[in-house]
Amino acid sequence: MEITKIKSIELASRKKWKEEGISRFDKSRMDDKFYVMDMFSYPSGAKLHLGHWFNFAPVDSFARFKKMQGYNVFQPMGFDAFGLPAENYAIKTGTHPKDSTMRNIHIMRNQLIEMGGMFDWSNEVITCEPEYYKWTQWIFSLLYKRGLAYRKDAPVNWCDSCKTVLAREQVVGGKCERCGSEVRIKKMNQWFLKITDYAEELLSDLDSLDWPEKTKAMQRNWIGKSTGASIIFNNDIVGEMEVFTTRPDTIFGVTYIVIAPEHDFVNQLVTKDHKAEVDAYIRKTETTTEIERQSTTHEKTGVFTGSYAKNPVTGKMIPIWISDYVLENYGTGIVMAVPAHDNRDYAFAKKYNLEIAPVIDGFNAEKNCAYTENGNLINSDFLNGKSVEEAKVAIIDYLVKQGIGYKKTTYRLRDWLISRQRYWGAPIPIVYCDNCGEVIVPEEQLPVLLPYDVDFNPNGESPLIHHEGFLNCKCPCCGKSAKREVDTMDTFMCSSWYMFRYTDAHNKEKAFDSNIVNKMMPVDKYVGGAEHSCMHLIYARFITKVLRDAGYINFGEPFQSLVHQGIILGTDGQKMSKSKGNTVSPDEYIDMYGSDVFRTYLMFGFNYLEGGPWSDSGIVAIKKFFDKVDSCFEKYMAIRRFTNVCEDSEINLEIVLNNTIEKVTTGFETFQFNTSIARIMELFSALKKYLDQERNSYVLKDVMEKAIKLIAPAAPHVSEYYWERLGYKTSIFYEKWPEADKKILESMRISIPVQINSKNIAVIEIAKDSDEESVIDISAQYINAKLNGRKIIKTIFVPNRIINFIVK
RNA sequence: GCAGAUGUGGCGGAACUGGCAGACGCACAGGACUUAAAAUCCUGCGGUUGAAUAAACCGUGCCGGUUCGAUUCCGGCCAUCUGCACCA
Repeated sequence: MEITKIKSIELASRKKWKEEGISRFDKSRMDDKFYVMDMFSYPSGAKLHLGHWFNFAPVDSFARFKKMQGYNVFQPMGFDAFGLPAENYAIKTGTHPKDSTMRNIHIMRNQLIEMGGMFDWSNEVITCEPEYYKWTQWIFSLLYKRGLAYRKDAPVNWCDSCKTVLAREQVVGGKCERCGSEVRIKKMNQWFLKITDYAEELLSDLDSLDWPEKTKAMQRNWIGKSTGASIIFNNDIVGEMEVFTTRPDTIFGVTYIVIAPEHDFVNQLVTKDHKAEVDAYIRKTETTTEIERQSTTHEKTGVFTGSYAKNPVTGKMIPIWISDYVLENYGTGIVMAVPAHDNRDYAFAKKYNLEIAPVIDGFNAEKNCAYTENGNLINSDFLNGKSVEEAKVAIIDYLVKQGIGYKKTTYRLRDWLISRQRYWGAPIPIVYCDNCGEVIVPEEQLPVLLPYDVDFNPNGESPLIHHEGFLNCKCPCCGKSAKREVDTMDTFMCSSWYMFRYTDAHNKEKAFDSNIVNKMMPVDKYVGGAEHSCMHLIYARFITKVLRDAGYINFGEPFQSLVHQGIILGTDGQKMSKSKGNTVSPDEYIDMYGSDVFRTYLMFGFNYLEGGPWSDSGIVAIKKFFDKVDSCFEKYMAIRRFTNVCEDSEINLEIVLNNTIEKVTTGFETFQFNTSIARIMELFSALKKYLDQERNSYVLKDVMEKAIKLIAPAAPHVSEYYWERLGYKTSIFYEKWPEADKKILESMRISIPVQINSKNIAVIEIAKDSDEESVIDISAQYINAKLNGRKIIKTIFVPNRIINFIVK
């Protein structure tokens, strides 16, 4: 087919879909709803890139397949429109983030329509629009009212020369990406969300989800549950020092304590003679980036504070050190060191010549490493002779009785820092009043509008602080002059609840309608990149659980079923990026072949779940395939009369059809699109052969119509065109997806190998589901000739698979 | 360092629950049609030996194991990719 004809068919089909409203979700039919959703895209570039196509096009085919199966499909689309790149682009070019973002969205939306996406645009979500971020702010205030939002000092990456906070991705090798100067850690007062309150549930609910195991494993890892004990050590100056350990059984082997350099206690603990050394160490830690500090190749260093603490069970005074290998935000920021049985502690003790006291049988000083295996306790008073597990129970029991410790679980998961010292984000709806203090903006005053006329060039503070009209406001509580919070929210906040907004995207009264959400959600199929396994997919789960606890929804997981598409790499096997110059533009392929060919190729040429390096070598095959479909169709249309003949040719054609229906269906269900397309190709090869015989049975009519339906999800435009030419008035996507005729499938004959001692000696044709006896009968003639006096000692028969005779 | 994934022809990729490895394609080769080319159609196409459309052997990263039978399960390596980075 000529490209000009393809293009006009595309236009006509899309016009028809628009008129018939095939993408509209029917809210009166919730029983058979199917909510399918892609991770929405960030409009940083003006055009859809190959990754967008690979994500959206096959998923759209999946959605169309579901629609044809009779589901009431809801497939929304939107844009994650706030974020750093638009702001950086603005700083570089002077184009306002809103202007560039809205322009990009406009272009991308048109391209998504040209792709043929069956998206419900009436529920489009754009996160940077006030009608959306009003409710992002509402979510924040909900969290605030439930005690899940709080402020504390937290480190940021700071560039002195640019006078700005840097995102992790803007720090390259400890240097500022923009100016190359040294990045240092600075503490700022910032907003946090208490996701850690939900750590346990976020962990345990993973079991109920139909998600890739690998993703669940990553989340488990990220949440990082560990159980142990909290133990109180005492110091004369600061009093109680609480320590978390997973090995309370080794408490008799604790020979020193290590505290994080940024811990509040440090100042009080450090003695005069050690002050200079400690200060120098803290300063050094400040310039060390988090990445360096947590690297395994980073040498363990530390300094003595001059203070001592009392080991609560031995009563011995042990030195308190500080070291950057202890992190303030994990556990309590204080570690009890057991050098005999922990490798890090051992290395540290060796370096600084600290005492090593073995308490588990098995430690060998000559081996020059810690003993971390199990064993029986020694040198541990009442724990002596117990196993590690027994000792853990006994010591916790003892600590509780003495009031100096308790059983404790900690999580690696940290609270979610949402403050951004940026312009292009949703303002945090908080006001600071001299009278009332920190005040949440009430719902009726939302949204806190993000002003347009702002100088967003970096100058050391959040850009909004220089906008007088924004900064100064009236306190919602007492009405006196007050100042607004000038930080904006992390964009993950916008994307953590958009699946709710989609269901009712233009609701002016509420973020969403609980009645609707409870019926439409959870999302039945969520598709997006695996890179979001931890951040976005945990945040969205967290927000869902909060909404449930607040009574807005009656379920606790937003995405019941999740699929990750693979990544399409550059032809060099590297990740595509502008800097590497290995990007591939989909546009030229669309111009040359049209949307249907390109979509189908994306489904055919790759394993959808794995992706792989880009190659267009197979795209001509799809073009040829569609030409074959077209010639079959035209030949079919030329037939004037149909007959009732049903001979071998017709039976064979029906068998191929039904086999195809079954395979294509399971392929779609499991996102194995490549095999589905392969089977459809086989079907059309069989159709072509049949048509070449100049036969014209009514069987052909049935097969042709079903074949067109089978390619419809992958090639929606052209199938719609054929459907109309077949004389049907309404869209093919209102048609019922073909179902395989079980009787025909059962009547099939299949061939299986006959083996002697697992070696093939013949292939026989049998009826499907033949029993062992009849297969042995058929095989006999081949077997007997090859026995040569040997005896059959065992027969292995697997129905429809194999017959194997073990002979001796 | 830890965790997870992946490894199959020249290439993209198939293979249900342990049952004929290489479906479907690309590329390539030969042939038909053509004055010729393109397009199209037909045939072949993992490797070695072989005149062979005879036959045999080898073959799913490497080494071993379980099994009548292993791409699939188990153990140990190697390589690549991804994620996390001293988690007390």
